[in-house]
Amino acid sequence: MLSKVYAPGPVEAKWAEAWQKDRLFISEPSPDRKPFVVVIPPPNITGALHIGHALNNTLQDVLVRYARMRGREACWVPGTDHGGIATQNVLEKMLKAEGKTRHDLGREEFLKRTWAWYGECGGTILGQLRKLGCALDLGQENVRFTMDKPRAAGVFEAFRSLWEKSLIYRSERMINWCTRCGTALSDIEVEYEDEKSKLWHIRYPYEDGAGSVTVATSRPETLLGDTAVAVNPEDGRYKGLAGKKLKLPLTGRLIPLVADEGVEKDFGTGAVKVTPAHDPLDFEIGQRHKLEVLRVISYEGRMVNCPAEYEGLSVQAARKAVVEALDAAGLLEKEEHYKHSVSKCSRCLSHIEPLVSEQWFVKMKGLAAPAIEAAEKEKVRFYPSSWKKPFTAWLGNIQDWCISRQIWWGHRIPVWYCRSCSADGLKFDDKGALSRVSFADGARPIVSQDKPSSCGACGGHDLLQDPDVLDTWFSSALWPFSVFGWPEKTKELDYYYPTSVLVTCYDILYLWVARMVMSGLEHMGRPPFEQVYVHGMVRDKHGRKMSKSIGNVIDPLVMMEKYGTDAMRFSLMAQTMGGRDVPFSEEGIIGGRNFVNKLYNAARFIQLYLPEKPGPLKTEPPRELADRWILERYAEALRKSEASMAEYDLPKAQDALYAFVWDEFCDWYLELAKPRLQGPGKEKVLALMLELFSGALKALHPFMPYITEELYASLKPYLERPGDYLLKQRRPEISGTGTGATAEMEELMGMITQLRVARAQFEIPPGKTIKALAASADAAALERLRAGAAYVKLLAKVEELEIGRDLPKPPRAISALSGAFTLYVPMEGAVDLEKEKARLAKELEKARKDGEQALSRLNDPAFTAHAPKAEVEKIKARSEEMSGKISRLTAILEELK
RNA sequence: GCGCGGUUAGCUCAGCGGUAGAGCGCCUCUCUUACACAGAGGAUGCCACAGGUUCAAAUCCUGUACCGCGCACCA
Repeated sequence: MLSKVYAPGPVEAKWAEAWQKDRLFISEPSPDRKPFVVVIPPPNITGALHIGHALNNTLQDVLVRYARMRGREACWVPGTDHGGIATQNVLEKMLKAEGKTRHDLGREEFLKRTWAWYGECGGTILGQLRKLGCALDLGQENVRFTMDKPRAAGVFEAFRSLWEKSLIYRSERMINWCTRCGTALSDIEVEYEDEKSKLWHIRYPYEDGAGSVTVATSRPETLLGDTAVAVNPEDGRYKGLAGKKLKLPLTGRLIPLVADEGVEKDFGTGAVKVTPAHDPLDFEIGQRHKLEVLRVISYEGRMVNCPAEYEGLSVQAARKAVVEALDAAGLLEKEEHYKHSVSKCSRCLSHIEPLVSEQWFVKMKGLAAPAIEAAEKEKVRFYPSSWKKPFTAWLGNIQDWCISRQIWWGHRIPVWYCRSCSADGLKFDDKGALSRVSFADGARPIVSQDKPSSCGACGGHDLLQDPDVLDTWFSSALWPFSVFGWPEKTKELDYYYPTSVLVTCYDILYLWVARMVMSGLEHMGRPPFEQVYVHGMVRDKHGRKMSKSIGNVIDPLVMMEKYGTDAMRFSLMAQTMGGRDVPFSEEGIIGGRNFVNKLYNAARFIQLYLPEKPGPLKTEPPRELADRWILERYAEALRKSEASMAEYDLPKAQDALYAFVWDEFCDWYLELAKPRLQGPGKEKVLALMLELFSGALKALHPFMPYITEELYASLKPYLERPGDYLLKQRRPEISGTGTGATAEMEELMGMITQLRVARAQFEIPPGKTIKALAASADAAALERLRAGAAYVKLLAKVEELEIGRDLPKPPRAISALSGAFTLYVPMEGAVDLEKEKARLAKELEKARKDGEQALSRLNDPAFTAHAPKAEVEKIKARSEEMSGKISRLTAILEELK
């Protein structure tokens, strides 16, 4: 006999290995079958997978397994992402522990280390996906990486093609600079956070001594880089003053007062200091008025190009020093408390400095337009659909994408400069390496993946590659087609593209999904997927983000170890409600574990009765009510489950099967089958039981692959059509609905429940059998009860059930109503009359209330005139039922007096 | 400021026009030969608030409040 409690560990290991060994997850282009294709959102190689990955991949696995079991050529493409800045940060942290920086190693050595890390971490991630049960072909040749050779070829082709269409350009513009990461970022990689600060009002005196203009600022230190003060041209306070010169405090530099419509009259003092090098709005104003762009904050976040006392100070220190100096000079008019949002690096949370810098950009407006159209025309459809609007709105607002990063780990920008042609713009670090590029107007660098042999213009050979790398999302954006070998015209690309559905958390909808849609349309001419399944973020059970500092992080690996993978997957699914965040806790997994154990024990129960000699049991048409009933419930569960899958409502699809297995199959059918398994019809009952249970295992397999495979394998020798691995089988057919067995069975179930309630209330020990009488004036109901009496006897522990039209209430009996029946349970000792009366009175009261309500509705002519006929009939029936109940209860109560 | 979600049992959430549901937790009884990771029974809800539409509203509409999340602004 097997253990009472299921032990997932060894079972999971066994099947994970078997599935991989038998290459169960491979897919090949099969033109005769419709493909179902999913590309994995490639996890960054930054460490172990977290619970969000577990959710994301479980959802995909369910969809992929489900599709496969419905005969689709399902292909789920595995891979990992090099993760640019994120991964470089991990490596730099490791170096820091050794007391080193990446510059100590040098670029080449640093990259070597990072590749080694990829080997290690990539393997760990794949192992975790495998453990999670993912139906991914993890054969070495099949796993893609955003920086492997074929993907690098794709990146180059995308760059080249955009460059040739002039959609990629290099220019000096305002960008977000993370002083900690030491690189430019795109707008979307910046987060905003409210911060309490101050608004300083500072006087800027006129050159001619005629008073001063007061500006309000939250960043006084940037004053050192001011090249103007701006006011609104419509502002009466400054009428006619534009063009006058002001003396910039602390430096004495003369700057103009300009009139610009970008200035709000009503904000602050109506006058704004203009620092074109360090503020996006000021940059625009500067462009309009051809102001000098004076950089006073360096890439390291320190003050430069300013009076000696501030030179080299951090931004924070400079702020303090500037405010103090202004105060001392009597130029500080006032300080106000002020709340404003500051920009932070989404990766390291350091402050972002907006600054002007020369970078590579992709022109986005033209790329976004077709993507917006695709979403609007539902060529790309969102689940839940509420994501469509934010998606198109974001694309509609899109700015050019800064794609160059001043880091080392990533796809090097495939651009080369000729030292003799463009020497002016090239800057070198102290080791002689090209550190910054700034090329003159009209200079055309060479775009090439490998080092070109010579310069096309001058024939020179002294060629240097751009030092920067591409934003990691540049390669991710190509993922749905680069994984199939693009730009090569492979048969995989031809067969699998476009993919079917993309499953992702909403946090990378713009960062990644939008860019994939744009590049799919641009490079392939078609959107990369038909559907986008958007799920939420996994949070703790109170909705808080999981974080190390709160200590509420749930490690999926630990949970899988502790409760089993199926249990974790099940619970994760059960909590995932349409696109919103997923509350999750360890207690939640226990529910899943319990269900896995329930399945295991149901199988154990069936096995108890299986003949010793294995061999298929022949199924036969169902013979009695319970059989017809359970078949109907089974069909209904499968139907519901499939309908929910079609709407991508995975938790509901899972729940329909869960409820069937637990509440119907186990709680009722198995219980009813117990005596039948002792008698002569045993084999036939077993055969049906096996058919339904193995069918339920098939239907549940996408959700909980391990336990279902394990149990199915153990029952296989007894099945008529055993089949292979579950994944290679078809889902069970739906049949046997509409026999009316459900209503008939429910009548009996109701009676059983009534008897159980009576037993519980009058404390009849569960083991003790009772006598019962069931009286009814309804001849058909009596007939039905006679047919089903055995069920009542069995499940309500009734040893003698008397059924008849006019059965008198025995003395010392308790009474109950069930549908058309009045039930009496004779008691051995005295009946607690008060308790009985109270109980019946309560019932009576409820029946009266319901009856009155029904009657008043029926008496309302508006209701009978407007409501659908079926509804009126329903209320009529209820009213009749209640009046019957009332008279029966009244009679019983009368007798008790 | 604009937008999107939410507000239902102690907790986490379903339900989205016809008499309020699940899981977990709680209470009572039971270790009955599948399962105590279980079974049987039970308690618990002005379905945020205010209006409206409708024969009928938790469900549709409008507004309010509160909570969350985006986006924009932020001198």
